[in-house]
Amino acid sequence: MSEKNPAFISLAATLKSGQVFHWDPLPDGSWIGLIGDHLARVSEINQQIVIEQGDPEILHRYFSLDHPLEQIYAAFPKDPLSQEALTLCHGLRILRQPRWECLATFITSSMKQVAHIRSMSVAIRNRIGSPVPGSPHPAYPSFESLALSDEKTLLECGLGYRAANLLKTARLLTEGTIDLEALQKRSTTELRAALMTLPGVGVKVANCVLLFAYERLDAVPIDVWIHRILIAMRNGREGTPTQLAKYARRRLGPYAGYVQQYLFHRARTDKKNARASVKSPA
DNA sequence: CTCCAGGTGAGTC
DNA sequence: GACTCACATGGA
Repeated sequence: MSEKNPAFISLAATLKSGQVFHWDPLPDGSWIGLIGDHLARVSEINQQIVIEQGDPEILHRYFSLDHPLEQIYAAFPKDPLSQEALTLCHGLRILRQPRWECLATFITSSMKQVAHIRSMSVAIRNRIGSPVPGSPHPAYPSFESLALSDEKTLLECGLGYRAANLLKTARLLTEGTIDLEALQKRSTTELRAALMTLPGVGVKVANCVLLFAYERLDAVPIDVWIHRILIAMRNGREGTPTQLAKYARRRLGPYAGYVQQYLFHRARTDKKNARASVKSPA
């Protein structure tokens, strides 16, 4: 269906799949957002991206138009659930996000719904971000400027107990304890371990950052949704975190992170997450 | 009102 | 390593 269009993409699936929280849909169907402080507006025709505003090179890289989706799809597991996710999320691409922004937003993600993560992020940007002409919201603050903020401000952005972690991490990065850019050269195992030394970064958040900001397409974040899906794939057989991580790597294949994202998006959107209550109706 | 959300970290075995 | 708990907030 896309032999002549290897760079096909679904902007909606890509931007609403819970990997990024910084894009706004416009009435004309296009999307406006920031990559760092670079303003961009994109739309889609025949599964092809149309750049209305922004640097083509930056956007090409950000939207990972070079990812071999056909090859990735060929490596998808053949079970009905994975194949259904593939059909429903066709064209979803894993982005190459700016490191700090990705790390920061996922530090705030713990025990929060996607909509909440977005509102916290928007609050932070409105409160201490740098305005960008033409952008609906200011750019996400750098770790240097966030480090100059305080816990009270972040609490007012709705972060709750996550405020202290985000602030501490921003200050550690400002002190140069960890260089997010230099880490790109390290192995996935070393990179994950380095990220996990930061406050608020456990194995799940680390895997999100590996997948969404470091091009580690085999990294599999296991949250409550993916956990449930993995258990279902094992026919209800529970397992320890280590066992499930190992199972996911083996079962989901070389592009396990991609498969994971399709399964996640499908689970959250398909059937509108029909929460079939066992209790009697009201 | 109750339940749940893209978890983490500390304590304990 | 695995298990248990507390941790803030807001939408359904």
